[in-house]
Amino acid sequence: MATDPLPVSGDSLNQRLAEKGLRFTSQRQHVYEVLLGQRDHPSAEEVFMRAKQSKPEISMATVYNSLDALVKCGVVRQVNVDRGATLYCSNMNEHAHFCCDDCGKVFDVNLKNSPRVPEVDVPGEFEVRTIDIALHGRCTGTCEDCGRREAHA
Amino acid sequence: MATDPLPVSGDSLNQRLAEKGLRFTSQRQHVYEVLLGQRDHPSAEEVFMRAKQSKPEISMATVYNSLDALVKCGVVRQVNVDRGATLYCSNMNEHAHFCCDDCGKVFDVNLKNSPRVPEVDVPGEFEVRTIDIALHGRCTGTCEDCGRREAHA
DNA sequence: TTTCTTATTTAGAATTATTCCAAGTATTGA
DNA sequence: TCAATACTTGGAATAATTCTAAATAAGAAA
Repeated sequence: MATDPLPVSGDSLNQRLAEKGLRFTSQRQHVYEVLLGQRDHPSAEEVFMRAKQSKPEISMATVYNSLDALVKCGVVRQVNVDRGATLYCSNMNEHAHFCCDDCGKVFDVNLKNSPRVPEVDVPGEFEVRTIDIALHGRCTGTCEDCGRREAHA
Repeated sequence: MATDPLPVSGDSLNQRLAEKGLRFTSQRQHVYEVLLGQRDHPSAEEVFMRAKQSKPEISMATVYNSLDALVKCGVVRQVNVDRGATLYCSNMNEHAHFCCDDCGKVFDVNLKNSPRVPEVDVPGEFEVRTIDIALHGRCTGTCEDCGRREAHA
């Protein structure tokens, strides 16, 4: 089940996409590079802005489409922590997300021991493919942004 | 950390709200009763429609406000599984959510053994308050809706 | 109980997030 | 190289959520 935790690129991305019947395009590659270039948790809007810097003609619809394709072929994860925009994460190592309810920032946190994933009592008719673990609380201390709710990082 | 898993009502809800400096109102009580009345995973829109049946004058803004208040005082959980609307869950027992990527339905699933919550390696500066576990996959078999993406249940 | 303060409610406008669309373009397989 | 079709674009459309200002109601204090 565990997929290659290392960032995939070039031919490899091509293969990943092909496996899912998706095509390799310069836009998808670019969006993926943008995500790898700054490994935080940007929203689609944020990805769009970053992507435009070096590829000004890219459109929002393509960013959404590319993100969907990257998620489908398993090189990017979708992160839904609150009512706001969905965020995207290019860290495919097994990890959880900590979301500060105060400043809204999202951080990757590691799962401790094996079994690293929680054991769940899933009725037979469910076929589990991925598990998302989101922690909520406050990032006291280090964070100087706490108090406002905006920046997603 | 574990709060009373039993549904809270009347005076008890009043207390819960008061503890957080929130007021008890007939609207909040009503929204809570709507959630308890059908223990699935409705969106705010869905809650609004159900709430209007017996309280036609309630407004959408109030539904959002009430849901926020109920979440804040810990009698309802917010469920963010995908890019769609946020869902609400009145089951406060420790459990995870299974979301079918095919039909979009959400089901409660129980965590197996103790420690029921996954152990995470959280840096000192984080103060964890809640943990959300979402499983994704397919609800093969029983579900006759699979194939379309809409109904949240 | 009456009054005061302030949170809450309301309807609707505004904003944000995401999807849809139709026409042109690029990719893949034959 | 060609055909078939997936993908990209910009913009419009829709969905989800938040904001606003005025009226109301809850809780505290007198």
